[in-house]
Amino acid sequence: MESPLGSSTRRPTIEDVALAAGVSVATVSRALRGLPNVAVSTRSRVRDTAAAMRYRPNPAASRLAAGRSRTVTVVVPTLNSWYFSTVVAGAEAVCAESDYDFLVVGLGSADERARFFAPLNQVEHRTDGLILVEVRPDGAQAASLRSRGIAISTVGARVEGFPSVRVDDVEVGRIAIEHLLDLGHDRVGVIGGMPEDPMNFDVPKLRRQGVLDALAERGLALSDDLVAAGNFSIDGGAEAMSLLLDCGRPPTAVFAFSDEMAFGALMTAAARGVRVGRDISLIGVDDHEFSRVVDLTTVRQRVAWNGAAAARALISMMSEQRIDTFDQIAPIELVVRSTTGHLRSEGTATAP
Amino acid sequence: MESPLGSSTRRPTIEDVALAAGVSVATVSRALRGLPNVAVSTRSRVRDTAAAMRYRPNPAASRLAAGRSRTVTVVVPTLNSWYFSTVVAGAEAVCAESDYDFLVVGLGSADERARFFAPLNQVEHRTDGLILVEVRPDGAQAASLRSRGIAISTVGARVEGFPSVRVDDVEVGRIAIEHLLDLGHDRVGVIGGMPEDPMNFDVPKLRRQGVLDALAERGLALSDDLVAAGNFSIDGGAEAMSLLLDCGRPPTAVFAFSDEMAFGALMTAAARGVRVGRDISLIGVDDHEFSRVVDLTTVRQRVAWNGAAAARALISMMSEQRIDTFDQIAPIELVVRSTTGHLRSEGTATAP
DNA sequence: ATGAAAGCGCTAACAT
DNA sequence: ATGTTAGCGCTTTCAT
Repeated sequence: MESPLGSSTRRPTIEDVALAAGVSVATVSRALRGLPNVAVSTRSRVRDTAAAMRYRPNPAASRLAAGRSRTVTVVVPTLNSWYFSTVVAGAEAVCAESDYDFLVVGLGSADERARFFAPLNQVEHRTDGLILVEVRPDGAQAASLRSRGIAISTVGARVEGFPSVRVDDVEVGRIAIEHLLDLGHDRVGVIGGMPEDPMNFDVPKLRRQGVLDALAERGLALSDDLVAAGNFSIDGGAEAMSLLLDCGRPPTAVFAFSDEMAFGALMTAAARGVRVGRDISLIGVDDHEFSRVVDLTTVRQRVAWNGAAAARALISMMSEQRIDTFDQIAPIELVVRSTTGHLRSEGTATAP
Repeated sequence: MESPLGSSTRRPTIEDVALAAGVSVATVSRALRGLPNVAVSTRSRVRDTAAAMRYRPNPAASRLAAGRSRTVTVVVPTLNSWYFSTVVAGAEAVCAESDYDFLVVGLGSADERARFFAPLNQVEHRTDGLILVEVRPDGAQAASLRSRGIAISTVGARVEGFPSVRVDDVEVGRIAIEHLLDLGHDRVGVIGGMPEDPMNFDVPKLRRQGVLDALAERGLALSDDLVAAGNFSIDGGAEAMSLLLDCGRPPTAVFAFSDEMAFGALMTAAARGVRVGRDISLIGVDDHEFSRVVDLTTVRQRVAWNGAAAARALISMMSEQRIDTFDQIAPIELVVRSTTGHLRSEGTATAP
């Protein structure tokens, strides 16, 4: 019985190795996994014969027997985004280094919340650990995950009872606004998240809080017409910028909650002949790899580093059979480029 | 014996379901997997009890017993790139839809070719199928992979004996150059791959061939000083553009083999006050999500679609126990934006 | 249509 | 330090 996909030459099993090395399967297992209580000579002999036979343990068998999968699963809302794929890249590198298999699950664009999190029900026995990236299971989900003995760490969205790697988003908002205020701007617009957020995403709320705090400290407030939803996408940012420019008294500076939205804002500005950095200032968040291409001022976060940190936290929890619940606050940093500048004249889009 | 990571409430096994439903485990297995020879009434009863008990088959057990893993692995040179993460995103969506687990392996930046492909030796028993994205195993590797009964499909780089999804890269080069020639340019520069390519990447060769063909048809040749290596990175593109602008007679138009390199070229031009679209024309390849932001003319390929197509091909091979070896030639399309324009004056960077 | 039973290839307890 | 052995939870013949 030969599959058309390949030959039938059976791969060696642990028993073949045991036979060839003249020891028991248990000894082979111990020797190969570096467990104690194996004579050095035995260990090297086993290793050599295994290598000679090109033996590889069958992960399915070892997972079944051990009840562990040596697999990490990263769950992201979508892979079609610089932010998420960069987090994934950071996590993948760490997992590969520690010899963990790396599964990725994209939650897609399912409308219903229930369906949204359905994949989380499938993870058991597939994975020892979960990295949730801006994904917030509800209380029942979280409890269920925890009770199943799956280690979890999160990036971005905090989940009660699980460790997280995240930036101080209030501080992000504050830094951005203070930069604009320091340049003399006092009518500051904001391009934020979405009005109704299916994912319970609280980053926008926190950044907005930072905005309000920073403004309040200088006796300023944020009027409603200076806030537009940008949906964390390029197009959303473009539309939001249109709204802001069209309002009664347009802002002289704009803070977009992500670089991608800032890119959209840039497009709108270009289309209208508004010179960003002169007629209007613009600052984003992330330090997207293309921000330097358009010379965008931004609040940098080390996105890949955050993913790596979450993976490291997860792996250390798994290997030490320990639960962490603390937050790692990741570094952020203002990167000033040419899209922000001193307030020049009243109004926008007025040629000097 | 309670793990600190979770409670010990045992999850139901197939035996529990069998007991509860009053049938044998074999029947449960058949019923749940939709196999024939199960009475409709039995099937629904089994399904109901399984659902009520929140039973999920243990994948490790089923993989061990069946010898299949229902897992697809995508292998990419790196995840830190728009192109690769977009291919991955496309493939992931398809695999999730077909209920395949989705492993991703980044080959990292290992110098040695041997180490480069080492992960491919680890895939057996972990995965039923492999999607190789711009990854070319050597002859021995490929043969070994094939002999192990692992289904394979590739994106980009062809591998003899495996089906691929790729664009016609000669045509890509031709389209780009013809566009520039049609605009009146006759000194065309090229920002290409790397001088020494560890990965055996033949995309640059093919695109260059297209360039040569298109030029030859109009009686033109490509002089060496009009070719610079851009390494498929932003920085590489920036440096290459510098080289091109600094050469004796700079080109009036430049074709970058990827949008990312074109972005770097854009940076260099901006830094030197060269107005792209007027003083010099620039065209890239990909239609990167960011290209519309800088209004870059490009030869579009549907990157996510390519990843999805490769995944579909793979899954169909696996489910039908069949080997395909044909190539799917993916669509490409010229997208004209503002970075290319008619030849205006002799020389570059000369204000009108 | 259903059941009994023999593995699948490991790990881990328990012996020695 | 090493061996024996009983599972892990499924799938898959082979009976019935």
